Amino acid sequence: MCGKFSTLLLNICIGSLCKARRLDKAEFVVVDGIRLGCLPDVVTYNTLIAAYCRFVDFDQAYLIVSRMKEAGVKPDVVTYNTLMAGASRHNLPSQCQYLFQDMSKNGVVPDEWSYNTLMHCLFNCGYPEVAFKIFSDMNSSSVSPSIITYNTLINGYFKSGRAVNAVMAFRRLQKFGFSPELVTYNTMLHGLFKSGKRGQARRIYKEMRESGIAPNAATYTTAMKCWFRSRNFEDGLDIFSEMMSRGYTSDVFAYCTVISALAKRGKTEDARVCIRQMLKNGQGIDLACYNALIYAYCKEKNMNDALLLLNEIEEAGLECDGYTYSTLVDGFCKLGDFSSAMNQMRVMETSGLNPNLVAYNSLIDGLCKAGMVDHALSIFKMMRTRDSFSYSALLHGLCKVGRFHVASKFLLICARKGINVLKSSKRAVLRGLRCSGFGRDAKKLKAAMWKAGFLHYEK
DNA sequence: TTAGGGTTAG
Repeated sequence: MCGKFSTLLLNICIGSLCKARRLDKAEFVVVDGIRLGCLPDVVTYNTLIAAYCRFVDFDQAYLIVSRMKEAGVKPDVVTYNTLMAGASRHNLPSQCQYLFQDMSKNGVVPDEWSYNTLMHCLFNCGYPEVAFKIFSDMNSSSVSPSIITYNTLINGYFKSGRAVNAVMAFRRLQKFGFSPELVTYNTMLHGLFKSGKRGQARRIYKEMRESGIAPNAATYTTAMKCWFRSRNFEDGLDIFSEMMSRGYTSDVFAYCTVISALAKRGKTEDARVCIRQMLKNGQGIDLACYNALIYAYCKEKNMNDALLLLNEIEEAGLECDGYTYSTLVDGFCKLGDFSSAMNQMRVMETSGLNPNLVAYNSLIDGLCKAGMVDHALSIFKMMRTRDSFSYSALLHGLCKVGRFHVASKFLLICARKGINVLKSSKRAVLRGLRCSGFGRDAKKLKAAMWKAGFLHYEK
């Protein structure tokens, strides 16, 4: 008869196989175990569910749950948390919420992980209000929040555009009995940087260093990006050197950030040196790195080499994505080669990717700059979503050909929808109306923009 | 369960 010891061994074996992604083999071991009288327990099933969620398919994970129930093994809190993490990873907020409710219905009490996972999923999928509600439910439950809960909350504040609340939560951590840890600082650094608060981000980085917490690869990469964007290129490279000297020598994210920064400064040869260094280190080059290099070639108007990289991507067994094609579309648009740009849009479609907002925006910008405003307008009308880039590019194009009244209509749409556009676009429309003898219309437009609070939207 | 990379306007 199979005892607890044998089940423990079975679980260790299943754990290693799942970790190595050998799920078929793991399933065979389970079957063999059953044949020998060693019945899988809740840990065995939870391990399999986690592996199916992570490496295969969410539906397959549910099949394991059915098998588990048929075998008379009751799902526990870990089963639910694992499924919720899977739902979160697959961006399925309703599924995640359903699992959370279902667990209570089945007499399983949610723990801190359950609350954290649900909050994270809801924030990530764009439901901050529901996520806040979960946080408040957690506080009124018997489950205590942890530093991970607060890290998730701070990240959620940033993701939902509430940087001020994120900073407040960070500053109040000690009041709640916690001290910021590495992930807290990394979340703050990244959140502040993404919210455009680069000065505050740099201060947080300094504060972290002074607190004695050692940065990791994520800290260095975010800090570098922040420094590069703040036009402190040399300081950004110093951070990269420090990162290398601290032994983070094979981090593909960091290399990718540096390659992109070099490319933006037109240092294509240095970007190539980086790639060579990566190959020398035995590092795999992933699609993001290739995309950064394609961008470097496009930037120096070397479309031939950019296109040649597509073959390399294929040879490396990778598949081009939206970044690859939109970078190429932009490269061709900047050269005024709209036929090749459109060709890349078609390739994108035949590859099963919908031409994205960036590709369309590049097309609009390129067409406007080439004076083909009507063509740009027809593309603009076709677009399902438009953002600040789309409107700014179009406004500039319309102003360039003197169509200030049409531009003024689009500007009012932006004001009404709260879509911010470049300061220069707003100025171009107002100045254009005034200079072409429509001073009264300019005044009316300015008044309407003030009324909509649109003139305060300066970045 | 929480944190990092790659594309577009001026």
